[in-house]
Amino acid sequence: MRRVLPPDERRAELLTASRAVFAELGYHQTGISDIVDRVGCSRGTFYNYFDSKREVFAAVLETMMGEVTGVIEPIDVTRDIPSQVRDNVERIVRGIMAEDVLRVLFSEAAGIDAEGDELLREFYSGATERIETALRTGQQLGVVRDGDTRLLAWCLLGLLKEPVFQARLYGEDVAVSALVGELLALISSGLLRG
Amino acid sequence: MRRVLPPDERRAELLTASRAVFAELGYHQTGISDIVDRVGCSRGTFYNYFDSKREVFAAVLETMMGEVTGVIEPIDVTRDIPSQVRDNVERIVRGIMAEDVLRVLFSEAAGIDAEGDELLREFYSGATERIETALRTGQQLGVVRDGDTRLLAWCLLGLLKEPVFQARLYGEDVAVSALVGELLALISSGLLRG
Amino acid sequence: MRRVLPPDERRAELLTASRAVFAELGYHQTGISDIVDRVGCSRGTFYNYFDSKREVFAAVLETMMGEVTGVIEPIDVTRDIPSQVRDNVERIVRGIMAEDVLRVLFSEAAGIDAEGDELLREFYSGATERIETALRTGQQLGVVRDGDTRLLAWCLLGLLKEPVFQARLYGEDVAVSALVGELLALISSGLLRG
Amino acid sequence: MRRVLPPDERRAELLTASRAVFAELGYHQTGISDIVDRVGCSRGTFYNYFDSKREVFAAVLETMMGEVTGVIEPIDVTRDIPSQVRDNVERIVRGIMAEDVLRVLFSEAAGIDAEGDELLREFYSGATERIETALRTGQQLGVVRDGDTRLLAWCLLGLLKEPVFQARLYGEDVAVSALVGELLALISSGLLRG
DNA sequence: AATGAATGAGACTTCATTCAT
DNA sequence: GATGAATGAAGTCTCATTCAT
Repeated sequence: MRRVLPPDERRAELLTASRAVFAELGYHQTGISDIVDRVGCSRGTFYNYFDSKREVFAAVLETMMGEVTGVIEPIDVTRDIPSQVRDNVERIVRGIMAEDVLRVLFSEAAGIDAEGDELLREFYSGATERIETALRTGQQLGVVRDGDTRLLAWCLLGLLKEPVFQARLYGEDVAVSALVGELLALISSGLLRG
Repeated sequence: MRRVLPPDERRAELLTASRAVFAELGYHQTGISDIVDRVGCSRGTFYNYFDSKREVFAAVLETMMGEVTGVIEPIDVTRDIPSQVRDNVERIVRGIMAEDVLRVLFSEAAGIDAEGDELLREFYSGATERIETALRTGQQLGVVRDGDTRLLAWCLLGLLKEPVFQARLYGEDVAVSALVGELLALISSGLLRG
Repeated sequence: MRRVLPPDERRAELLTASRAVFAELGYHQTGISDIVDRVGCSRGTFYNYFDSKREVFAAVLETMMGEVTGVIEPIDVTRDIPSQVRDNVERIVRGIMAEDVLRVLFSEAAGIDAEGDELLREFYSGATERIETALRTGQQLGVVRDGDTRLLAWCLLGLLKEPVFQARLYGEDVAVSALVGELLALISSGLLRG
Repeated sequence: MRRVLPPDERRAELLTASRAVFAELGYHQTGISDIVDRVGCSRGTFYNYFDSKREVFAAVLETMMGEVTGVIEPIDVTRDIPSQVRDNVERIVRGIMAEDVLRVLFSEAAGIDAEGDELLREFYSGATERIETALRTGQQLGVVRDGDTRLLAWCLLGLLKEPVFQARLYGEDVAVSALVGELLALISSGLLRG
């Protein structure tokens, strides 16, 4: 009944379970019970490793953040740039589509409470900055047209988030390659003809 | 102490207060108390007009939905199309920026509960269909390039939602005209140069 | 919309409606709304005629009490007594079976509140006394065997109430003549053979 | 302040307290507060053990049902039957008289709500069937006269319930032996003389 | 005499968190 | 380090009753 584990393993176990449960039920519908039941430990144990429900959610997001940004490869200016952009977009889309719990982040992480919003700000600040850096580099290389990089970064974020969000809402899967195609077309030449 | 009002006025009063409170605190942080305290009536009165917290949220969204879509003007093909598109985009952006509670819808309405998600689905189905219709018309007119209208509609939604969401997150205001400019540029010719 | 009635008529109308609704839904499930909706008047009007839900229930019971006891015919000792007993039993059974709201009285009137219990006590005191009087008369006539008339009165009450209660519980109707037969057999010679 | 108990004990404690409170106040007048105050634990603790007020009432009834039916001894046909019947009747009467909360069941359990009525139906179905079985056996042994066993079972139920109910109503105690005497006399030879 | 909007106490219930073991 | 019973604040919602009109 009592299962003693080295702290690191127990923590990892709880983190994994939390990620799965948050992904399945969403933040608000998830109870601590759902997490500890999945792990097979007690409520008390959970609180030995995390201070609160929000904290474990934060921890889940943090581990994810690393995984998502890890798939991005820096552009090598000596090689064909468009194909590298395409590859990056595809990797990112695949990455966030695969990460079910991101959908939760994208759709209901806001408004949990004041500290939760702070967490969210940090998350998005990081993401936005990365995108802005990439955009500025592109502008310097003459690949990206001029414009307010912050607004553009938000727009790009929206392009990536919304399909994920909508797909979750309807419980559908999205054809990644089709989506990547549309995104690239949008980025490269917009929506209008001619 | 007791303030008697015609039902329509009381309902409107409650609706307005609800909208304001939801906008300020978000859905989950809002309690019925916050709403009735603002109106200056009793809990019971609230429940004479709405069956539940979710229902009043739904009602708020419904009134908003009308206001937002109301600003869209149908395109007149005998006149200059790009400028009409620009005007519509600007009106929409202004509309949703002005509507604080939309930020709540955009950021935390998901995951309330099963019926709440159904409500959300209806909301987004409606919006997506409208956009798709517009896109298909544009395609027939030769103004919009080919592509999966559903995916494109989602992308457009994302372009509109994300800046609103981000602005709320940081408690900032966005320069509408700058944003409209970037959006139009994105739509008309993408992000990449040449 | 506004329907002005002489007080007596309005009161009678409310009383009739209350009786019907209590009979259908039971005391606890009945709301003032159910009563006034049936009458087609406002809540306020109801409270012009009755002080409370319990009071209208009391009034309903009172009118009923009269109707039920009214069917009992005094025994005429110069005529055949058993057949008069049979006739009375049959009339009583028919009377209480017909009076749907009696089932409510029999099954859930207790425990409403302190005053409600007082009301119930009065109701049953009256009934018990009537039965005891009849029993004592019977004993003096040598028709009824000796015994504690109070306990016997309760037993008779139980014999009358329980079938009504059970029938309501299962939503069934009872064959009155069969029931009367069994009751008379029980009264006249008990349950055991020989 | 915090009192930790093994679940079985806590549950038993809550059950005992519930039984006492229901017996004292009746179902409708009883609040969860009354129960937990008596136990000296928190509302939350109550809900760790029972899902609802109705459920704890059901649990109380269930434990009681067992106690009451447990006192009945099967008739041994090789021994004197009437005295065994007398003993059983006496044990049953004593059993239900001792069980204060049965008075609540007998007087106000109906009409709580749809599920409550279902519970009641099950309770009475069980009781009625037991009695019917006993009656049929008696008929086969030639001890009980012919008759509709269901109606007779209801009559017997009524004979047992009503004195209990009346005693509660007046806050009186009943002389059990006198009652048993009257019941047996009624059963064996009815109410009428000769 | 009639209306019906307003009231508010109090009911039941949930669940993140604590802490004695 | 682990347990899980206990907590209690906070939430939503009901409905008999009141009273301004």
